[in-house]
Order: sequence, then structure tokens, then C-alpha cells
Amino acid sequence: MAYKTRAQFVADDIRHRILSGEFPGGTQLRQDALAADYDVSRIPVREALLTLEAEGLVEFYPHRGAFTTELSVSKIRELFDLRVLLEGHLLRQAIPRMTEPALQKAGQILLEYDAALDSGSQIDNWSDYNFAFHEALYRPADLPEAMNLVSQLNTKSDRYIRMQLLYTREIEKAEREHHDLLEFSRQGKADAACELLERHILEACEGIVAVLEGRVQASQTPDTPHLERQK
Amino acid sequence: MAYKTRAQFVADDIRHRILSGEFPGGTQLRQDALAADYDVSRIPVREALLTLEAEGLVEFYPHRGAFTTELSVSKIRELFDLRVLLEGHLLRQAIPRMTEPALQKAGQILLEYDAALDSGSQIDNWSDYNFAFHEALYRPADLPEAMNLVSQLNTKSDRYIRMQLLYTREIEKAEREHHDLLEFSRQGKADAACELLERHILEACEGIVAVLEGRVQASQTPDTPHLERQK
DNA sequence: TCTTTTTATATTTTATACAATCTTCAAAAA
DNA sequence: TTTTTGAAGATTGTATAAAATATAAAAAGA
Repeated sequence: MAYKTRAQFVADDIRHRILSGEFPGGTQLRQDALAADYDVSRIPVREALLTLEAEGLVEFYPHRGAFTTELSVSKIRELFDLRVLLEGHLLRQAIPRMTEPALQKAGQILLEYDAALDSGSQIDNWSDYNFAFHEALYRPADLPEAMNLVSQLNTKSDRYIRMQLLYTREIEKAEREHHDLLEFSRQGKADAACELLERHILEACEGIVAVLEGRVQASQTPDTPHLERQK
Repeated sequence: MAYKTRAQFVADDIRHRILSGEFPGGTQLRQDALAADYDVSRIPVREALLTLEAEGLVEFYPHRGAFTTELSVSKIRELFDLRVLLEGHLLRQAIPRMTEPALQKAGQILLEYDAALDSGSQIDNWSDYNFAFHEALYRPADLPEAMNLVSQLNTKSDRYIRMQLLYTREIEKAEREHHDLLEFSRQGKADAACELLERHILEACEGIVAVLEGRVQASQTPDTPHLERQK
């Protein structure tokens, strides 16, 4: 399937490369090199980078170029706290409005992934599945702006979630919790569901923080950001 | 003071023109015309429009151009509900961490605006003052990501806040509530402050909805969006 | 007359070329 | 030895020009 514009294609691909860890935090993204990579001029590359800047994955320094951003532990904690707040809000609005087709849809996504899980490591796809399930769960709330914010938060933290999954084997646990979450939702137990959701998110957060802090002393010091943070 | 790049200057100015109502929802923003306006080429204009797209003020339709977005009543309600959620979170975190200098700063902003209020209509500046005060109040929470989301929500709803202020005389009431908000914060009364904040935001929302629905039958039918909404 | 196809025009999107800015590295002065 | 200055090189930011795409208007067929 063809993309609408080259800028969009390039943006999607660079995003993937950042999220997959190919471009770690602090690396400079040279417009020339990327343009050559995709065999396009620098203009669509520039537009792609601007899009990614808006998503928080990239930061522009005037006349110095674009660099991938890096999140501190405190920022990661903040992002996950916000996820608790917003996703809790969404789930609480969604549960009373939950219809049978919506429940079916969410259940189907779970089953599909359960099957995929058995066939081997699917870390690359896990983020998408994860988000698809949560989205299906929140859809009945019919709050597109809130969903949009949640999506933003997910994009920003996605890199670190992947990293955690590479180091720990928490996918199965998350998957079990997803099943419980769906069951609570089916039964209309909003309080129990939200409580579980909060634990679900915060424990993932702590897992990431543990990996981050563990990795710092496991390998050498990680790449420091190439530039001092401005402002 | 000079801007860093032309694209940023153009983005700031177009944003202002959208928020001030010069470009109502649904108007097409032609790159040619804007480039001529600012006496620059179309590329910085394009980049500015991309920035504004990320902020939700503009939407691109591939090969058809950029159009200013328009919010439905339900979307406005959703935005203000999210403001309640996030700003409540921020205020609650901020109050226990409130220092004397922070309180002073917020108080100073209030006094400055009180003074400006007497000297005449300042609707154009009110949004900035309003945001500056709220920001000062939330700053002790030290949650930049949350502040960022709040800022986004404000930008999106700013047009409608201005509109309300043009039609109703609610500035004084909001100003009184700001003083009360600061007083509760000084006294460490988090519950009372958050409750007031919630009322403060939701009443503003209802004011906007009233104006929107009133205006529709006051003047003729407003400009319909030039394009059918896609997706 | 109505529908479908074709052509034309306007606008966006992308490529190429140029200008402005920043970084680097060496050389000179303190 | 350390600091500062300045020119070369590299990279970004912008302008102009060409290509691609969508809207509209016109023409052909049913």
C-alpha cells in the first residue's frame, strides 16, 4: 500500500528506527544522510523530522540540526503517572458504555496476540498489539482527544517499554493482566478494573526504571546526549 | 527581539491570526498567499503549517492543502474535562510543594493584570495572562510533561475562550476566582482549591458552549467547513 | 438531459541550488 | 601551557524551479 506523501513515509520509518533503538537518544539525525537513505531530497526528510519533533521524539536546535531526545527517569515516571490518570479516566468512562461487540473486539485482539506469542518472540509487534488492546478497551468512552493524548504518551515512552521487554520477561504477566482487565470490564467492575490498570501501568514503569538503572552499571556509561540541554 | 528561524516567526504569527479569529475554522491557508504576506518563500510557510498541524490548529489534506480546524461542542467539552483532570492533578501536586517565592510570583502576575484590566480592554493579552498565572500556580509541581499537555489543551481551546470573552463579561469573575485560587493555595487547602479550579474551568466551558449555540442563531449560519471531514 | 470521460488549471509536493550559520582545528598571543 | 582568534569545512535553513496531484470545466456518449 502506497503512502500519501514521501514525507509521511519517511516520518513513519524514522519513527520506527528511533523506537526500535536504532537511533538511541542524543544521536544527531543528519538530513543529508537520511535523504540519501530514502533516495529523496532533504525537504521531505525535514518535514518528517518536524513531525517527529512534535511527537517529542526529536528536538531541533536552530542551525545545528535535529537530535533524538532522551528521557530521564523522572520524566518516564511522569509519563506513566499521566497514563494512569488519563487511561483511568478513559476506562472509567468506557466501562458503563461497553457494548458486546466492543468486548468481542478487545477479546479478539487478545486471542490473536496469545497465538502470536506462542510462535516466537514478537517484541517488535508487541507495542502495537498492546496499544490496539488498550484502544479497543477505551473506545466506548468516545473521547478522541483523550485518546490522542494517551497515544502521544505511548509514543514517547515506547522505546523504553521495548527495552524493558528485551531485558525482562514480563510479556506473559502483562498478557494475564490484560485478560483480567477485560474480564472486570465485562462485569462492569469499574473500580476493580481501574485499580488493576493503575498497577498494570505503574509496575511496567518500575520495571523500566529498574532496567534503566541496572543497565547503567551493567554496561559502561551510556551515550550522553551530544548537546547540553538548552533553556 | 529577532526570531531564530523564519519558520518559527511565521508559525507564531499564523497561530496568532488563527487564535484571534482572523482565520475562522475551515478556512484554507494557501501557502502562496501566506508566503507573499510574510515575504518569504513557501518552505518556511509550509514548516510553520506543519508545526500548527501538530498543535491541532491546522489540518493537512494531501495535495489539497492546509485548513484551519474547527471544534465541535462535544470536543470542546472533552478538552475542558481533560483540563480539569490534568490541572487538578498539577494543582494537587503543587500545593504541598508551594514556596513563598512561587506564591509571590503568581500573586504578582495577578496584580499586573488587575492593573491592566482597569486601563481598558485587553482581550488579546488575557489568554497569555491567564496561562501565565495557571503556569505559575502549577510550577512547584515540577511536572513538565503534564504542563506540556495542559499547554496543548489551552492552545486548542484558546480561540473559543477569546470568543466567549468578546461576548460575555466574565473576565472579572475569572479574576476573582484566580485570587481565591491563590489564597487557597497559600493556605494549603488542596481540596478546596481543586474544587474551585474544577468549577472555574467547567463554568468557562459552559459559557463558551452557550455563546457558540447562541451565536449560531444570532447571526446567520456560520461558514461551514469547506471540506467534508475525512476519516 | 444526464452521466462519464477528457482536458485544463490551480495548488501542493518535491528537487535542485544557494545563502547563512555553526563547528572544528590550527595558529598566534598572553 | 592556556586562551583566543580566524578561516575552512560541514550542515542547516531558504529560495527558486520542476513534477505530481486534485479540483473544475468542457466535451463526448448514452
